[in-house]
Amino acid sequence: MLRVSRLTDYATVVMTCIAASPGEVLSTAQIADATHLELPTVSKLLKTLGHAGLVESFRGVNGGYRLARPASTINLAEIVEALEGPIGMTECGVSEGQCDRESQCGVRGSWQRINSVLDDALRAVSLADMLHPPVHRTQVTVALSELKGRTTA
Amino acid sequence: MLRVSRLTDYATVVMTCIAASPGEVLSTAQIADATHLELPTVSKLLKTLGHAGLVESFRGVNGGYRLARPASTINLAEIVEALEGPIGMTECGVSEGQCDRESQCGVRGSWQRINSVLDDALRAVSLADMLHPPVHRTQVTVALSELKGRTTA
DNA sequence: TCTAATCAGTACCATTTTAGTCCCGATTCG
DNA sequence: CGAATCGGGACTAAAATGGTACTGATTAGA
Repeated sequence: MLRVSRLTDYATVVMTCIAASPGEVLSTAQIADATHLELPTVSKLLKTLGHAGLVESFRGVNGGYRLARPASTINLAEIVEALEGPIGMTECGVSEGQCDRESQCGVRGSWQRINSVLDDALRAVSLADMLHPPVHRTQVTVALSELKGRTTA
Repeated sequence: MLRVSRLTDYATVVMTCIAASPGEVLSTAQIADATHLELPTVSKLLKTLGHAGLVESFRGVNGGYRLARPASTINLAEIVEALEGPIGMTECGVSEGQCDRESQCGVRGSWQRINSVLDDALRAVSLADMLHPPVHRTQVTVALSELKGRTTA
């Protein structure tokens, strides 16, 4: 239904979790525990995020991961791209085998415009924003206030 | 890779094709021919689009389909929703079983903002726009500036 | 130097989703 | 009546997705 894959969704959660402890090195197990995701899944995600240069890894005892850059300089688009490759909502921007009518070119142009809006939107949200939601929306504010107590971890 | 399904992509092509002959009733075969898509596939798409009230069908000899409304009043969001259900990029807006930490609520809020921008963008593009691609990006820039307003707030 | 903790890489499997096809019934026109 | 055409659903094949397992490399510390 026009959505990112579940792994991408998880990746944003994992990244936000790491961002919540700036500078600290967290083990995969710690992150899996905190996010309630399966350990192998988290491990896989972190490898991918590592390849993309979004997190730094440390091997050996007391090893783990931390952000490669400050949270404010990492945005949603980078996370999505790390997991799913280049952002684009239709194939037709890439392969165009079946185009023959002028009408379809209009279609392609429109999708490209949509893609561009989406890309800008993803790029406009940083990890830091995800940690401190700058929102006025009702549902979100409710959810936030009900959890306010533990924020000082 | 963060994209709509191929069928949804096809649906926009089919709709644009129909919109190119306003008022005329086109048979599935004609549409399949014009769009270079397989006839059964087009048939399936048109059934779905019919359920969504986007096209009108006529049975019997010389039957076929035409738009249920003027092209300028049908937008991309409606076509996407007809094929894929409600627009939303993550599941977590709907089911929220695994939320326990404040960080994840920030994640959810951010995704909801992205969803909203995307939805606005899709809604801003009409079938008529797809037929006559407007070169200036007015609607889109509106959607964007709206997002920026929210994030910096 | 040995051991345990931890990440790295790869390959594999199960499930779900997606796409495409087909069939048969209903409707309409001539 | 019969041909053209849509309507609904079932079915299958293929692909993506998510999850798991296994083996190897690296490091800290006893």
